[in-house]
Amino acid sequence: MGRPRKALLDRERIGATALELVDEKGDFSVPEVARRLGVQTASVYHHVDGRAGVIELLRERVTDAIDPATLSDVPWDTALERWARSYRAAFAAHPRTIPMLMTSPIRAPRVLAQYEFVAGLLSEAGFAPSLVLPIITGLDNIVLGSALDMSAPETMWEVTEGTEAPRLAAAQSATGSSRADQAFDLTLAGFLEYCRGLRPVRGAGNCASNHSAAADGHGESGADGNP
Amino acid sequence: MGRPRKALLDRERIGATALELVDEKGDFSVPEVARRLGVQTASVYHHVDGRAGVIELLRERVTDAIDPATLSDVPWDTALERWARSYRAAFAAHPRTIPMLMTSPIRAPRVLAQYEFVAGLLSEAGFAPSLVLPIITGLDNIVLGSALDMSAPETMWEVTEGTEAPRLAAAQSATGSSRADQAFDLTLAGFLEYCRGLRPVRGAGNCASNHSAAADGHGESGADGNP
DNA sequence: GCGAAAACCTAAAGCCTTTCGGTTTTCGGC
DNA sequence: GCCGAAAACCGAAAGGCTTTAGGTTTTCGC
Repeated sequence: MGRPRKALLDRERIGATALELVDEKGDFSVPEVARRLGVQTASVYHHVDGRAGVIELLRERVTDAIDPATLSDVPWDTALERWARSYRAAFAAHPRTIPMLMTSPIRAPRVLAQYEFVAGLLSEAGFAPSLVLPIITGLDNIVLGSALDMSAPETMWEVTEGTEAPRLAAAQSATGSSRADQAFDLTLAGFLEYCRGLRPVRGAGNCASNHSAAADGHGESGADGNP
Repeated sequence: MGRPRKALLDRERIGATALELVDEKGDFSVPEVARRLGVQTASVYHHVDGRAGVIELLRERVTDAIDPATLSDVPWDTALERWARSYRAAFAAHPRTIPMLMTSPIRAPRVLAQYEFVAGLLSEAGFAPSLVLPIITGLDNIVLGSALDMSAPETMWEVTEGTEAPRLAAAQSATGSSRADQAFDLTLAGFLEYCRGLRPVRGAGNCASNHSAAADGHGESGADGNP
């Protein structure tokens, strides 16, 4: 056949098709992507670095929906909350990608910049340097744990016929369908509340390393540029 | 060859070998397990329901380390904390199984019974029925999110050469090696603290549906049998 | 116009999952 | 003690996936 007059493939289409497949069936394979694009398997390898490369395309597509604007122009705690919700929503839009994306680190500069911005936000809010990373990691754990929960079957603890679990069953009927959302709201609220309590109280002695933290209750815009 | 005088294979050995492989290499395959046991691939299929069956063996082995005794004889919040730590530790002992186990629900009656017990604990502590499942799910999210974090590379945000992330780097050096543990401690503490605040205050009017909650600050033993 | 690079294809190696018969040994009932 | 059934393992093979190697045609820069 040879080279076609107009290219049949590009990373864009490959990523979109793979995401379609994962959304529909929970998984993809390179031959499947090729078939759906009316192309031979080997051709895909000319545009992408193997299966792992396609997964990176998925990661880009999913994480692009995280809105960096959530971090700007609000107090640090509001920023964290809005960011966490946007982060979670991005994964919730494609829950079946989660098992594929969770296990390798985020390299995308776009997302990295947001983490960097959050680090700045927390520093300027007056948190001790040794607390910054634990707080970020904790928030991450909550978001990803919750995202994982959304990717799982509705009831995490499948009550099979043999076993009796009356209290779980009762709790289940008392909660309704928004279990995952409620759990996230609860956990996030608790986390932020606790973090607020970890900030040095204003006027209660200066932390030597903290030269420029805004001195009021919430700490304005935070960090430097837009993320 | 025919049937051997003494069985070469059983579920026990298959599970143990698969777990070895996952601990060492992060994955396993049925042929690998067979090779390591000096046996033909097909033989494994006589004891286990395919690859998925082996994964269930892994799940059993890992979750067996969750200690149900953590839930007994202490106030509800202490119980939750101890249980969460035991739960997390069980996964931390075999972090590379996490991606395999996270995505399908827990069916093991042993673990299910513990969730059931926790549901009882929370009910008897006086939590509104509609809060029980969100609290359990939230705790779950924290544990699993944190476990996932442990299974990931040490630094979640791989700082490649091109990108600049001075604040993240600074935060990283200020935290040291126990980032994951610190984040978990922080998140768990915040969650429990927040949950304490969600209980109806004692003596502040009766919640009609709550006939037998222990009236003091912590609510004794909780639930019924041992989990 | 021409050489180089791009884009696609055919083919094939190697691995994994799973199933389908064989062959031998053990075990339970009579 | 004998015999059929079940258990335990093997050999082989189908079908899928990942990845690489080597061809063929088209486009593009000079």
